[in-house]
Amino acid sequence: MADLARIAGVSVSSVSRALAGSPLVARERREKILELAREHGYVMNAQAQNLRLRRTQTLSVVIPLGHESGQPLTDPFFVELLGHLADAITDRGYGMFLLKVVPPMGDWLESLITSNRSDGIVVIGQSTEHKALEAAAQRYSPLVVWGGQMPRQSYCTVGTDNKAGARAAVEHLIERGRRRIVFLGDPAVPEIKLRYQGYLAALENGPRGMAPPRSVPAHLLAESSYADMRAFLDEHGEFDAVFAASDVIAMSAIRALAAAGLSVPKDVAVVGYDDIALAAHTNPPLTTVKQDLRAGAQTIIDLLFKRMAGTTTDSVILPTRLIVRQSS
Amino acid sequence: MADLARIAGVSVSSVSRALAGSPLVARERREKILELAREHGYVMNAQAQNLRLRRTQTLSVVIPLGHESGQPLTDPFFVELLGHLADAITDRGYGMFLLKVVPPMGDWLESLITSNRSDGIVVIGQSTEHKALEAAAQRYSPLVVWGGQMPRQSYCTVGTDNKAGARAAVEHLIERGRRRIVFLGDPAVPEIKLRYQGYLAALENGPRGMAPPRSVPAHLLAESSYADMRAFLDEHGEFDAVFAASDVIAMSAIRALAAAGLSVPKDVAVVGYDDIALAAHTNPPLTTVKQDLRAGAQTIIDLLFKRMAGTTTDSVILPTRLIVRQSS
DNA sequence: TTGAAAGCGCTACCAC
DNA sequence: GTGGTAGCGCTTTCAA
Repeated sequence: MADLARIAGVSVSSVSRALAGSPLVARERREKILELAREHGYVMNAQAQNLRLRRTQTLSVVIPLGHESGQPLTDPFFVELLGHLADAITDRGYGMFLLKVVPPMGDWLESLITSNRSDGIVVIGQSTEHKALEAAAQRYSPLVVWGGQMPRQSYCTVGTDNKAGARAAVEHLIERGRRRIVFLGDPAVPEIKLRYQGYLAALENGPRGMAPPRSVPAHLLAESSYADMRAFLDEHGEFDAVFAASDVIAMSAIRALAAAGLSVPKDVAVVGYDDIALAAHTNPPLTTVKQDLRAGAQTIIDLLFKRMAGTTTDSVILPTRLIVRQSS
Repeated sequence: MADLARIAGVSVSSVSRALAGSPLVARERREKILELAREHGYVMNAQAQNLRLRRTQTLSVVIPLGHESGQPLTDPFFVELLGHLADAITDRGYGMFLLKVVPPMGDWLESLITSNRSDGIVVIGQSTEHKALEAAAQRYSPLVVWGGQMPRQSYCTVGTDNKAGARAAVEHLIERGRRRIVFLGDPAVPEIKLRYQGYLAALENGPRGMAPPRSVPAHLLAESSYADMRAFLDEHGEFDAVFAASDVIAMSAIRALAAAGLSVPKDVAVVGYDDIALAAHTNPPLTTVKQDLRAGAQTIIDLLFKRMAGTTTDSVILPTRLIVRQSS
């Protein structure tokens, strides 16, 4: 920039102002400077600019994997959300700082906040970190988490209506004549817990003759949920439908059922949750509860920007939609 | 830091040195400063430090999506690689700056380089951007791309042996008695092109009675590859095996076959490529060519650091392994 | 309108 | 060993 000033024969102040589009610098001069900058391929050092402006122009996106012992980011659902977040963030001219945190979970949130690497933080999924989030939210405002809304939580969440979505899915199964419906998922994760509640609500309001609720605490990982399902099949054969807490779990269930010689949906109907891209392309195509991740990501980033500007925001619950395919 | 110096009653220079663990400052004094820093919850402003040190301590990871018209990051394969990259990068104390670039592709690489946001760049998949990479590599060294090795390319790639992997997969099909094998994939993408060559090589060296090569230019997207497959099925019924250029394509193929009343593997055997986490959990479980992404990510980052240090590095081709499951 | 100069928070050179 | 001081590349008073 000093070079540019020398070339243009003006002060650095003027160059800085011109580049910022300030009306303080004469039109003619500004255009000349802009022209020169382009010509010489000058691009601003964002780092220095940000230091001076006391900002980073970067948002952190953290994925806590406390509920999964496996290392890799396995759930396509998270990935899709990630992609949309990347879009929403870059659309605003910000950078995205991606961070994965796996057990043993230390004070990851605290250190991320104090490290000052970003102007705001979005956490994807509460995982097992409800307390950490609760603590951090007390003194750090620009934080939005994707997940289920917990009673009396003090941090801001965006998520779909897990309970209603789950309920609709189970009601659909009941409507199709299913009476012995099993829930697959681990309620230790807040979102899953809410889906379980929706499942219970649907059963309670179902017709007479409904079998009592039964659940298998399947993990979100494909491998383990398959094993969980197989074990369940061996022990209790009596059910005609499965509501899985995620599409990945549902897909594992379908496979476990097939391995046990059961046909989907004839013997057992299966419904998932998420509507990941692959859901339409499994065999058979999966009935599932769609979450609009594009809207979700947009909402997260909108709220985060509001919070960065000092506004306080309430949590948002987005609607879901049941997508009926051949698995039910 | 100035505050800390005042509190400790020393100069900022000493604080800086103490925090950096410099042996220039007396042991006792250093420990006192460290103690004070901890006590007061002081954390360094990485931004200022990096500005001074003329570095960013950040690596860019770019995913060009030129070959996919759809917006979201659909392929679980990329995501898994992403997760491993995030590990490898954070292990080195660097940050990961994630960038998705979609059509229309401008001079994304050029502007990323000149923007000075990172100390090095990794590009995931060549997509349709071979020329852009070629051009950038001329004058920007800390660049490593995951993908297929092209003849006479001047940029550094890391990838698996696509040709050998594909060949092994097709030879496996031949061994299983299949003679009319179709290739599914779009050779416009370098990696896929190499897999196609492996397919051809296997056919050429196959026993007499092999049907001539046939291919469907299926896209990497699940939706379109399903449509591509359906269209193909309608037109030419005569084949007994499919080698798909990716697991996602293979899964779509399985579904298309099922929809056409064909059984996998009885009527048609299917083999994929990648061994994504879901591959073991499809119905039926997918035979596929495994790429070790953990090793891949490690290698990418190793090479990138070497290049950042000024070393020139050759491209690396990693071995693959055929995983035989029930789909073949 | 313009330019000089004072920092943003840190490191490293210099002299003591 | 230690402490001044001059920047890293930019923005923004403040005076002219």
